[in-house]
Amino acid sequence: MIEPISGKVVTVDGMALGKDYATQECSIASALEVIGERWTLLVIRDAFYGVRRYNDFLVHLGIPRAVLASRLQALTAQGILEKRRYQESPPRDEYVLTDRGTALWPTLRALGLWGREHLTERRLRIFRHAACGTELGPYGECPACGTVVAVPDVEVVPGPDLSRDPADPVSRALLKPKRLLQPVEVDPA
Amino acid sequence: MIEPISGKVVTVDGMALGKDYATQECSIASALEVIGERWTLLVIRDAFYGVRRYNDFLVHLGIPRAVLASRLQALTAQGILEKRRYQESPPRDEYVLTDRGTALWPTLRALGLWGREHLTERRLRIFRHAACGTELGPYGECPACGTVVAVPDVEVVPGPDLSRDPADPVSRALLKPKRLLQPVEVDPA
DNA sequence: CCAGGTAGGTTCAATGAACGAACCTACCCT
DNA sequence: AGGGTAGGTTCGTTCATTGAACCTACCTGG
Repeated sequence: MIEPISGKVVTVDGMALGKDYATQECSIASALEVIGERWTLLVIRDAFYGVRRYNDFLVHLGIPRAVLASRLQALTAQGILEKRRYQESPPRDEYVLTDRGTALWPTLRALGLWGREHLTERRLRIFRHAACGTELGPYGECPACGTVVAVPDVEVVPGPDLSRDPADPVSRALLKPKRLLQPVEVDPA
Repeated sequence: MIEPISGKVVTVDGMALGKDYATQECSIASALEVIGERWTLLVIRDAFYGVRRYNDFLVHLGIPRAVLASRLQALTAQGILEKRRYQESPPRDEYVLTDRGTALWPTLRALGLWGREHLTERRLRIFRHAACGTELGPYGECPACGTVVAVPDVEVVPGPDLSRDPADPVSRALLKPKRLLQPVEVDPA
């Protein structure tokens, strides 16, 4: 076995991550080292949908607490999420996508489209150009305007096959049409 | 907890897979249940690059044999790869992408582009429109022809930052420019 | 005919990651 | 004083991954 490049990622507390795709000279492998772990892409997807708080990720994903903490820390260390204090006393942080994280939108979009067309066949969420209301094309472009729509200008509305009364409050809050990245408002019911 | 669809995948020997993203009503989660496991997307990437044989995947990826066997079986069961007998006596099979698998190209392309622009900064492989030689744009379109290029018409050539004398014979064979999906020719050196 | 090699696996013990439950710490409200 | 909440950490159990060894046809050279 050859140790080719220093592809190891060192987190804050010195623990080495890196999933041993290091022998691959390939940007896909590099990407998967960073976002390829279990749960990671779902955390990022939720961040696009406006989820920002530890607890909201927790109830919406059904992820074990320890795993969530680990993923949030890793994504923050990678510069994909940013941890930002939104209140002192008690100290509370929220996690928001950085530019690097936001740049993952085409990937998520492509993945979701593949899943819809080849797996579920159901229309769960619809993405539209907020300016004109037109549904986006396969590459995130607006067929009416002819341009690729920037992430903050994408509006998400529930599709016809999405359940109307989900169990958890975060899913319920996500039923309201809103733009990507815009914080979700979870009522503490 | 709601059990939405029969999202469980049953393999040949009856073992239940499915990664428990089942609570998510989301096509991204569905997609990740199928291609989100460790190694899976790299196997698919190699299939796009023309790798077809068990042994070639093995040496190129450095993946444990048991894991490779498991992934190939799962991908075949999902209809993403197709197992095809290419010689009797001794019986030998090759694994090729189905239409469903080929449809993953935009996802892989987006992921690789993100990795290159936000992680490695190196140009390892370049994708061109075989008909006119123009390098593809971010969505796999040909800037010269103005159309999205079909997968079999994409030519892969090594970029300036790709190592010229890799250790394993499969990587060496992949140095030769060729189209996506076209079988790689590994010399048995 | 026999020895060695090859492709494509399976089996097994050891390790590492994920899971779920319980616990902890500030702080707030009444 | 008591209860609730957000955001964690700790811990024992279970599950997946790893690497090495082994197995089975079949083929080839001497």
